[in-house]
Formats: sequence, C-alpha cells, structure tokens
Amino acid sequence: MHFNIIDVAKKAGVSIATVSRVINGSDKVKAETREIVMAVVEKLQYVPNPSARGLIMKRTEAIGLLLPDLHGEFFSEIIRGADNAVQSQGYHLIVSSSHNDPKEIEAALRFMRGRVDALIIMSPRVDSEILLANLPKSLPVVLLNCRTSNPHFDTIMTDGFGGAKEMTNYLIDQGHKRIAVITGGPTNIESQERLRGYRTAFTERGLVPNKSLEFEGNFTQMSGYESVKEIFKRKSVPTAIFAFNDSMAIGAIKAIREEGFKIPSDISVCGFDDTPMAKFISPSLTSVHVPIPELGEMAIKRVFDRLQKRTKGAAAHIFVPTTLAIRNSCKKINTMSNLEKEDKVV
Amino acid sequence: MHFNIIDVAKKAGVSIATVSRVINGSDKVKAETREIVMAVVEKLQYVPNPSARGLIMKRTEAIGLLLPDLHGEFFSEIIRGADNAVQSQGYHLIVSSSHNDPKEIEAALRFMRGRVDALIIMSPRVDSEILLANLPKSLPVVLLNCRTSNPHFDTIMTDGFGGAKEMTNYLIDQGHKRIAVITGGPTNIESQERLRGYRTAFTERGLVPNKSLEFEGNFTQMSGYESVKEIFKRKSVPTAIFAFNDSMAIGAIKAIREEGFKIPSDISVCGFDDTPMAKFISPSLTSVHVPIPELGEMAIKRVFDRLQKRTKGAAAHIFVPTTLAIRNSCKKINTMSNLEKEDKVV
DNA sequence: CTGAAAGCGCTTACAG
DNA sequence: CTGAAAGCGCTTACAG
Repeated sequence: MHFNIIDVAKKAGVSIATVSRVINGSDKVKAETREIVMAVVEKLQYVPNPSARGLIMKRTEAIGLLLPDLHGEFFSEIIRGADNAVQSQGYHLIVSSSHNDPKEIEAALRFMRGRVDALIIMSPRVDSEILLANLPKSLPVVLLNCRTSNPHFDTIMTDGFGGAKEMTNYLIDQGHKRIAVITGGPTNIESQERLRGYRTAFTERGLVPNKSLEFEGNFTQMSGYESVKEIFKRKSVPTAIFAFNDSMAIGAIKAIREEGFKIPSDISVCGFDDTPMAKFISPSLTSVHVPIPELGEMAIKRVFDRLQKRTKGAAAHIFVPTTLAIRNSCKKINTMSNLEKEDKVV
Repeated sequence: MHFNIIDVAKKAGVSIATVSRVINGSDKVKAETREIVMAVVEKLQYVPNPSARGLIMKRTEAIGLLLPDLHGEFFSEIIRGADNAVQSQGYHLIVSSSHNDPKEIEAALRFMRGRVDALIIMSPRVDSEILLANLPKSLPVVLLNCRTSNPHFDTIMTDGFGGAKEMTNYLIDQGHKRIAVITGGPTNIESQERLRGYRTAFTERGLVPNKSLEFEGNFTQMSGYESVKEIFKRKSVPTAIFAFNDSMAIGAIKAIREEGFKIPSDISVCGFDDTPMAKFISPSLTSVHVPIPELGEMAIKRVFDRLQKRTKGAAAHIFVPTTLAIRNSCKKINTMSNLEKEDKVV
C-alpha cells in the first residue's frame, strides 16, 4: 500500500541509490535525472520510511520533551515555546507527559531512546533524579528545573529561590507579617526552592518564618482552594497568602471569597509563574513572572547547539531570573482593620 | 556506546534469535536460557533499537496526536485524557502542536507517517481538510472536531451546535434579547457550529439574530478582551455576552469591569468548554460543559479498537453531547436597570 | 554522474 | 528449544 524506494527507482528507471541522492538533495545528480525522479516521487506521494532512515542515519529529527504533568497553563506554554523553536529548525517535538512516578518516567525514557536526537526533561520530583543518571552519555540532554547534582547535563533553572524571596520581601514591605504560603509539596524541587526563598526573606530581616503558616498544595486549583479552607480553620487568619503557582492562587481566591473576605482589602494574594491567565482574572494577580515559553525555547536552542557540535565543552548551567509582576491582588496592610478580621474569625 | 542485540547474544553465549525471543516474550525459550539472557540485558541496559524494530515489525507503539494550537487549558486537557488512555495500553503519545496553516499540518503529517501506528487529528480549520484526504488508508485515523465530509475516517464531534443553542435559549429564557457572541473566527469549524447554534436558538423562537452583535475573536483571552472593547464602542450595549470559549469569557469579563459594569448584575457573561478554570474564577463562569479529557480518551479507545481489529467495519461517527454548567455569571434580566445602562453608554 | 553492494539492528519462518 | 539466514527500507562508500 505504501510505495518504497524500489518502486520509485523502477518507475523512474534509475537505481535506488540515485533516488536516495535526489531525496537527500545530493548535488551530484544530473538535473534531468533529478526531475524525472522528483516527478515519480510526487506522483507516488513517496515518503521515505523513517525507521529505515533512522536505522542507518542514527538521526531522527525529533526532540523529546518529558513533562511531569499537564495541569494549568504552565506546561502548555512550555510546549508552545519549545514547539515553535523546534519547527523553525525543521525538527519535530515528541511530547510525553503525565509522568509523576519513577516507573512512568523510566518507561518514557526507554521509549524516547532511539526515537529522538535529544531530550529535554522536566522532572521536578526529587526521587526521579537517579533515573536521569542512566541516560546514555551520547544523547544531548537539557534538564529544565530539575535538581542539578549531575554536572554532566546542561541545565536551565528558574530562579525560584530569588523570585519567592523577592515576593515575600514585597509583602513584608507592605506591612504583612503573617504571610501564609501554599506549597507544591515536599518532594517538588521547585516548591522547595520557593519555600527556601520565602523563609530566607524573613530570616534576612531578622524575622522568624512561621512554619504553621506553611500549607501543602500540589499546584492544582483545587489544592489552593482546599488549603485556604484549612487556613481558615486556624485561630488567626494571615493577612497575605502566597501561592507557589497561579493555579493555586486562583483556587485560594475563590475560597477566601467564600469565607466572606475581600481581596486585596482584607487579604492579599499572590501567585508564581505569571501564566497568561494572571492578568485577566480579577483582581489581576500579582505574581512572580517566569518567562515560560522562553524557557522552552532556551532549552531547544541549547539542544541544537549540542547537536550541531557548536558546543562540545562542559555542560552549561543557565540560570533564569524572575521578576515581580505587581498587579492588584496585594495591598499595603492596614493594621487596624486586619485585627478586626482576626477577631471575627476566632 | 550503545549495545545492540549482537553484544547481548555474544555475552550470553546464544544466538541473536534467542535474544530476540527473550525480549519479545516468546514462550519457546528454556527458562534457564531466558534467565541468562535477561541477566545480560539488565547488565548492559540493553534496549532494542526502535528503528530496527519498527522497520521489520511495522509497529511503533506510538499514537500521534495532532493539535492546532496550545492556548488555554482546553488542549492540555485533551492531551491529559489521551495520554492516560494510551499509557494504560503500554503505548506512547507523540504530540505535535501549533499547526494552524496547511503547510505545517502537512509537515507534521509527513513526520508522523511511519512513526505512529494511528493518528488523532484535531484540525478545526476548514481549509486543512484536503490534507487529510492524503493520509494512507492503512493508517487508523480519528478526526476530533474536524469537518467531517470524508466518511472514510472515524470521527468524534462535540455537539457545538446543540450546546450553543441551549446556552442561547437559557439566556433568552432569562429575559436577554441583546446577546452578543464572541466567535472563534470564520474559518474555524467549531466556531461555525456554535454560531449556527446561537442563531438557530433565535430563529426557532421566531426571533431574528442580530448580526451586528456577532464579534470575531480567536479563542484567546486577549481577543475576548478586545472584542468587548469593541462592543462598548457601539451605541447600545448587550445585556449578555456569550464567548465561544472560556478563555475569551475571562478576557471579556476583565474588559467589562474596566468599563465599569458589574457581572452578572449589569451584564451576563458565559463561556464554552467548561475548562477547569471556569468554576474557580469569580463570578464562577456559566459555560457549556464539554467532557474534555474524555474526548481524548474516547479517541484513543477508538484507535485501539481499530488497531486490534475489533472493528473492521465502517467508520464510526461519535457525537458527544454537551450540557449546561450553570453558575453565577449570568442573571435574569432586570429590564429597567438595563435601559439605564444603555443610556449611560451612548 | 550513476549503480551494485554492504550494512544499519532487528524479527521470523525454516531447519534441525 | 535453538541457530543460520533472509529481509525490512534505507544510505553511502566504492567503482566505474
């Protein structure tokens, strides 16, 4: 049903070697011959078998992208950036997602092997680090926001520590003292970094971060919502809530309103990532801006550098700074009115 | 650097045929032999070359998913549903996105050919239909929300017409007469269906749909925002705005508020798709519920049915009904107060 | 400029 | 139960 190179060769009256040369744009083919072959290729809609090609050329023209999850806008923005960058090079992206436990990651890694020329991995779970060590040395790999103990790989790291610290400082500067955080869980490296930044902001000012204000979420809207419900069971409510991503912030906002509080006048809320959604919700969400599609682009660029041997040297470790996107969901604290609220909740 | 089947055979002291049998779980291998081979496989971390395998077996254990775009939560939810279904069968998903013009679709299709055992295609752009005709007949294909003139393919269609009609009727029942829509553009089949549903709701009641209330968006938040800005330049403001997806509804809400109107008391807003976000924003968004991850799952299920020859017969055409998710962004109209608003805007 | 032939790494009848 | 050999569809030195 599919035509192969022999069919084309026969129909064009040449050898398969010549067909191959035409397909691959070799310059040592007579123009006339090329035209004959091309005409047959067109007519037969011939496309070379990628397996046969991959087998002999050891090149697949595909880049693998391994993603942990697919909730919210964050990962689709990563894919968007990566796909654009890849397509501009005539390559293709093979995305594999929903990998949260080591077994699945291993299966995905095995699958990718031999099917891609390079790999971009986002594996924020700490315990999946070991798997990465098993990757063949010959395969260019870029680790995106992974724990970075293996210096063999190129890495790109968002400054989660700095971003969270800056945001926390911003809140403290606004007079907030009781600042709750909703994390992304203890095994998530990005969450760990952000938590470290949050705590450091306090200690650098001689304050003591209050661990009872650290709540565990999992980056979904629902977990932001539920964490806030949890927060409101406590004796005193914080004046600000810092969710470690925008999805949880949105969930938090809903819960806060259900409890009868206004944002930002009663409670300030901020997020992390600055997904496209952030500026559209109301109040518009103050968030730590991460250049998300650019992250995907950078990873792809780095991969192509490796592939084209432009960089044979040591692994690069790129550190991506974050900025504060200040909008309307946080407000300078009015100490008096806040105390009133706390009373109300007891 | 990579070991191949010959390395394993040598090290295990058997032929490559035996290694192959062990790898593929053939039952005609002595248990003892199998163990020896497996031990070597483990030690060498041997993984069969997928190109060689694909070349001879004509099976890749991958399903292709062709997506038009990647904005918002809709497509990532599709991927999520599909990936889950695929993984449960030991298969893998190859996602290719950002294909909006026929050239890119063609490139993606060519790339997929030979790399996947089946294909799921979302190509809502009308003019890309021709490309699909060129797909090899031997490849199982499921068309997801595509124009469905080619009866050769399996199709899955969301009831955009019915959903939009139902929503429009709901708004009319609430007393709305001036209901603006923000579409997804004239070449998008899903938008066309929804627009048809919207118009039909009016005509079935003996009303005439007002074309000056149809605004063109492109499914992004920003286009929802800008469409509303456009709407407010008109002499009289509608009492309800029906955005053809949730992202545009969220953009619309922002713009409406900037113009000083309240939702839903001044203007009702509703969306389409019912993405996870919808219930979390405020006011919670009334939307046409589409079972998004299930759409991905259904497509995969259908593909496996084909692959396993369970269904050799004619193509299936699955029609997925939608339901109304009524929340707090739409309100029964108060005619008086609305007239006041219209005056205010002139 | 073109063709015959080797070889990429696997699977699978075919013998034994 | 196991091995030798053919063949999947391509590319690429090697001759000519």
